[in-house]
Amino acid sequence: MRNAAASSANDDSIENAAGGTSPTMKDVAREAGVSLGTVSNVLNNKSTVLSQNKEKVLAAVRRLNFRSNPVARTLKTKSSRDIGLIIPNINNPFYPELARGVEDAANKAGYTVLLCNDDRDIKKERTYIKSLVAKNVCGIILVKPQIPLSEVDAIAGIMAVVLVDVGAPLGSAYNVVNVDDRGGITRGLEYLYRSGHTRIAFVRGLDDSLSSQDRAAAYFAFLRRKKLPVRKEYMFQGNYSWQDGGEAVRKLLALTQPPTALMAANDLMAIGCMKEAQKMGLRVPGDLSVIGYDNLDLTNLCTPRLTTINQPKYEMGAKSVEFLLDCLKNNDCREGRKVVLPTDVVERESVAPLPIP
Amino acid sequence: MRNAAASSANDDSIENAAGGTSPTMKDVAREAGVSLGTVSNVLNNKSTVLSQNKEKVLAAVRRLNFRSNPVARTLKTKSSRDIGLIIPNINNPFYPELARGVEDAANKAGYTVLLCNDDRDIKKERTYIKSLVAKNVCGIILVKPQIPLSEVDAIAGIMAVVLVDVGAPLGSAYNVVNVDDRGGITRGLEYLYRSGHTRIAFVRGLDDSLSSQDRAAAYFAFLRRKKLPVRKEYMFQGNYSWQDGGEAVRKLLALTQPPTALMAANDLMAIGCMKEAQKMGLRVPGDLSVIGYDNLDLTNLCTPRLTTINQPKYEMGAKSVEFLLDCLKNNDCREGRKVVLPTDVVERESVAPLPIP
DNA sequence: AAGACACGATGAAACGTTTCATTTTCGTCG
DNA sequence: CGACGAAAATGAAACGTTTCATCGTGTCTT
Repeated sequence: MRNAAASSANDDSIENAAGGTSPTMKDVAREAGVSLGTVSNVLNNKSTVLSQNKEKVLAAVRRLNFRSNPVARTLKTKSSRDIGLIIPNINNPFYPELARGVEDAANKAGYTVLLCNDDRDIKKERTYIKSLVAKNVCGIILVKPQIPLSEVDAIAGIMAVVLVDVGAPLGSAYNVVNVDDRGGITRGLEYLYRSGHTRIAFVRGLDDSLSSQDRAAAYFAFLRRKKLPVRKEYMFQGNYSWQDGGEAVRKLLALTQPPTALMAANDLMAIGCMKEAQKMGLRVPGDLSVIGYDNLDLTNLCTPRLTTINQPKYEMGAKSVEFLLDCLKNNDCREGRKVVLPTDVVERESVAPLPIP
Repeated sequence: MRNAAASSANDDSIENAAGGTSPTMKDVAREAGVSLGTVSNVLNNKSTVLSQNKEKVLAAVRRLNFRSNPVARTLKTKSSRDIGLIIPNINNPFYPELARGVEDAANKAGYTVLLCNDDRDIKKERTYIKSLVAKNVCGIILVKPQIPLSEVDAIAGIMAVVLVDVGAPLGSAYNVVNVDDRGGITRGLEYLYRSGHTRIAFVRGLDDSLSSQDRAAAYFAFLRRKKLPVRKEYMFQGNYSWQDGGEAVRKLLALTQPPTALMAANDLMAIGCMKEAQKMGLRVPGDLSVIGYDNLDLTNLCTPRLTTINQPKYEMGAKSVEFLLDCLKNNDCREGRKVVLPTDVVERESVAPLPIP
């Protein structure tokens, strides 16, 4: 049988199992021979407490193995140490790494992450937000938000909000973590161009977000800059699935003047393109160069390994938490922290120089 | 400008933005002209309240747009509507789908998920558990637990716990969701055998979990059953990464009698095997058949598409929540709910019949 | 008609913190 | 030596629920 002394000596084990109820600050106060308020002051590092009393309290805390009750603190202060993370879908291979960035940063600072998948459904998003607000989370990280800015304003009025991966630059009052999307697309196209390609197709994504439109715009801007002909048949719209990549390639290769290279708006479609081209008997990159976007882990696993544009997914998550905690510390959630994280080409095996004809 | 009526009529928008403080049950009681206790009874569906009063309360709730404060309820009842999910790493492509299964089931029942990655680090796991207990979560789903059963017992003494993907069958007091690992390995090997292969290698994982040992045991049992020679050089141990799959193939193909087929303990290593074999000039599956384990999404994206053993990842998550909520409803967390979910072969393109020599 | 009884409503107490208006203590100065 | 003020400690109130012992009302019995 474990006695109290042995039990309280082991700092690691899970205490107060069956039966025993946890000690409260009141117990600590009695044990230390001071008042409740003093215990609170010690635990929250208020300077107004005599070092001799501080010792007594800390000793009592250790002796009783006291752990402060976060629920009670939240009820009183109206702010928990939880962070709400709303993402489209953890099952989309883009998001686990971002989520991990959030988790690591949050955990290091003593915060916990509430995970919410909204499936890009505005109704689901609203429901989650209301629930998070009711739970008194200390802030919300909203990735690819669906709700209008007016509603973001409403939330920002009562708690810290960080927007992540919103397409457009936003007004100065919002905290936002963005990625240099336009630059990423441009660098990818430049990379193909430098390899000698001029007939470059672009497999864009759905028209459902500003960043998608931005990527398409970057493609046209690139063509104009290079004085390349704009052929609308070189632009294909897919739904971000690898199946749609396959369809794109079927259409593109049926043209009388098919492209010699293509860029896709995400890795999944790029891989679909490669697989379909290979199925049609073409060599990648020999007959068709392909460049993706996102730099998912699986780009190392397809054949050939996919050259792609890296998005700093982990850093996006970590930076969001940094902004959030900064809001809380300085108590100004409207200062409008902003960052645009860089993107860059990851050279692998799916792009080859255009052979001189 | 929005007036109060319009505002409270819109059930969807995010209310009580800046300034305004949320109404409490006391406000509802006053508005409805009943006592606080009656409001509580109505909100919790206690039968002892007159339907006429119930109406009055519900009307007041609507009028004030009252939302109950979960933090206060948790403080009083010592049980939140949050579920702690502890997994090794959301970045491992196995877990997002499981996590999604948890989230969907939890969300449907009105619960929220706290996401914790323990990196299979027992210290991190303990810290998370203590934090979740302190937060008064209503239960913990522990995937691939590192802590010993004695500690699981300690937690189970104070709250609902469901263990997921523990290798061995456990005593009757634990709630556990398992997968038919042994059967999956066996079915995969049988599949290769039926295709004519007898020289079958097995790329196992680390010795760090019971399920890993179980998979290796299933391989040997299979050989014995088929009266195939047991060659220890046909068993390679990797760390679940695709790089280790590559190394396995290099070793295996250097043997004087190389295998004609291999099974890997996860998809990542299987794909590494395929890629390395291809790099060495072999055709997959023509010269080497490969079968994986897990059925990750990316098995559709490699070339050839990987034949593999499906694990019902989403269902594992969903089932865990089902068990957890059942524990809460019946208030018996020690009844020992158990399930072993089925595994099955997913035929794709990486296995070919052995040509008659 | 009076007592017993069932059914609902009531509101104070409790959950474990933080906060803040008071009180106590103690050193300093006139 | 007494008074003053700063520093520190105190403990009641509050946060928003749930719970439960108590009370009021109306019905039924005899």
